[in-house]
Amino acid sequence: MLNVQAMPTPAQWQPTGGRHAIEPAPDAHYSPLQEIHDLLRYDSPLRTSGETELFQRRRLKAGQSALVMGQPFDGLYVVRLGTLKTLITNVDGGVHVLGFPMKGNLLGFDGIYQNAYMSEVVALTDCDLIRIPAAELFADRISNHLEHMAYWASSREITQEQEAYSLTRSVKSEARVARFLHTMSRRFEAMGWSPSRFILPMTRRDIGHHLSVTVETVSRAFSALVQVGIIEVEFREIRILDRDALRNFER
Amino acid sequence: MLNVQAMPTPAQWQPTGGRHAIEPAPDAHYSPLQEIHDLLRYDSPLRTSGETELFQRRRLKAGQSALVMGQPFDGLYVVRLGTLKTLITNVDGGVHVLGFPMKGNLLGFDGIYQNAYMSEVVALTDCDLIRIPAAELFADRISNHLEHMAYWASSREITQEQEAYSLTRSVKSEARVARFLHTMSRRFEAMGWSPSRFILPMTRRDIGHHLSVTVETVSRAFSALVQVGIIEVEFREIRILDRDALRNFER
DNA sequence: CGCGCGTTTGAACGGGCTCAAACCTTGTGG
DNA sequence: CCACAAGGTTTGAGCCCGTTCAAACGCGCG
Repeated sequence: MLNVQAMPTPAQWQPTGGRHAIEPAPDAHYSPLQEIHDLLRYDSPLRTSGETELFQRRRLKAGQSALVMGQPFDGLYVVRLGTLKTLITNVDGGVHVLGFPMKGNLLGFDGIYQNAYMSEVVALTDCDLIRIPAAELFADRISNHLEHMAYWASSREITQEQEAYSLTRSVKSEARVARFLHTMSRRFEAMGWSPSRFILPMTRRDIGHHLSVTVETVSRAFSALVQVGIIEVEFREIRILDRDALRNFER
Repeated sequence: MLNVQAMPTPAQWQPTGGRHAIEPAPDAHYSPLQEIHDLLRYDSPLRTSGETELFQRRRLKAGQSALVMGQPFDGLYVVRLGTLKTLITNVDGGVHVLGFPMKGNLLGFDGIYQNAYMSEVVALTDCDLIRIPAAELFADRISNHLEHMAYWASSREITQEQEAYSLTRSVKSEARVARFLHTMSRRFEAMGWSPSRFILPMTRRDIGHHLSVTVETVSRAFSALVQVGIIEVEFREIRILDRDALRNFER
């Protein structure tokens, strides 16, 4: 899956949550609710103590589906580790990739309406999810805190999706690819990893389906950005040489 | 605003909520919460009695902004009457129209994250909105019912927005326009109006910004659909002659 | 090893954009 | 009430960018 030749193991500069995910040492006072709170980066204090056993973990291997369209709604999921893709399929078979959820992203909020998930979510790497059960979500037990938090996180996801949407509007395809790379760089940085050197977890085809262009166009855009010296590309591995130039390329 | 020649007034077949909106006679037991419930078509019984005065109405004239990007979050809005457009503006000035909210649609749920609205909403016709104050939304007074309802409606809005998004992916621009018209037809029908004869509240430019094409392309697509006898167009007025053909045109 | 899939690059076509002009509607102010 | 301005709509002509079709190569997996 990785393109490792004579370089240090990627885990040193990018803990992608690939096949060698490390299990954190269980804490004596471990609270799943607290972890959800932290993962979502919810910015209000948490009052309740941990209610273990309510929040199941869910492991996925690369390629497995986390959610299937039409599947009955059974709760929301927070990404703990790994990268996934969210996609919807047209009536005519055309697919569109809505986004690439990573650590801290919320999945499944489109399933509340009609009690069934409306999009498909597939793991790109090995993944680890935490489930927020529907029963807990809408129960008053935790004094609404959980629902508030989920609502807040949903709003964030929508906001970012809308931004990504407007990203599609950019006239030139190279600008879209540049903006996509810049977004990925910022997301990796936000997770504490290197913003200038990372391995894309998704294929060129996925990127194309996300930006509404073909595989070839994505590949050509990468080559063009390499040509002008803004980035270096070696299959899935991206090195950003000039971040400002990358941002300026977006418009 | 309308193109009335020797035909019956459009109000007979399309109460668009234009400049002559009719005020419903106030009921002795009128409940704003009940009306929000009905407008959103929330499918669970309402237990609480009406708490008047909490839900302010908001009138807008055509062209006025309902929400401005960056404006502090002060609650959600339910459309009671009229049509609006939701749009986001790119860094490079390019605009994208996310959708056209009408009766029963929910506005402002992207403002919960960061306590500020992240998109702009502009009235296309005279509009009438009901405000769900932030304080009420997150208070336990109405036993969570309101927050549940808002969450549910948000999920619906997102779902439909995603569908509209994938709509953009359709290869041919004529297919996108055909699908757009079919969607409008269904929405008018859902509101009890004529699905085969209506007046578009938005400009060709707005449609273009929604479908990611230029004004000229929208106009040409309309002409092409007229040419094959699927629709009739007279400026803003649309008559659908062959609905099946319109749907088949989408793919 | 061989197959499938992902990636890259080339060549040619075509659909949507750009630029331009004409016509129509709507709103404003004299 | 009319004239004018501003903006919406339609149609045409030419060009460019992204798609389509094709081929070659590398990698990972069975």
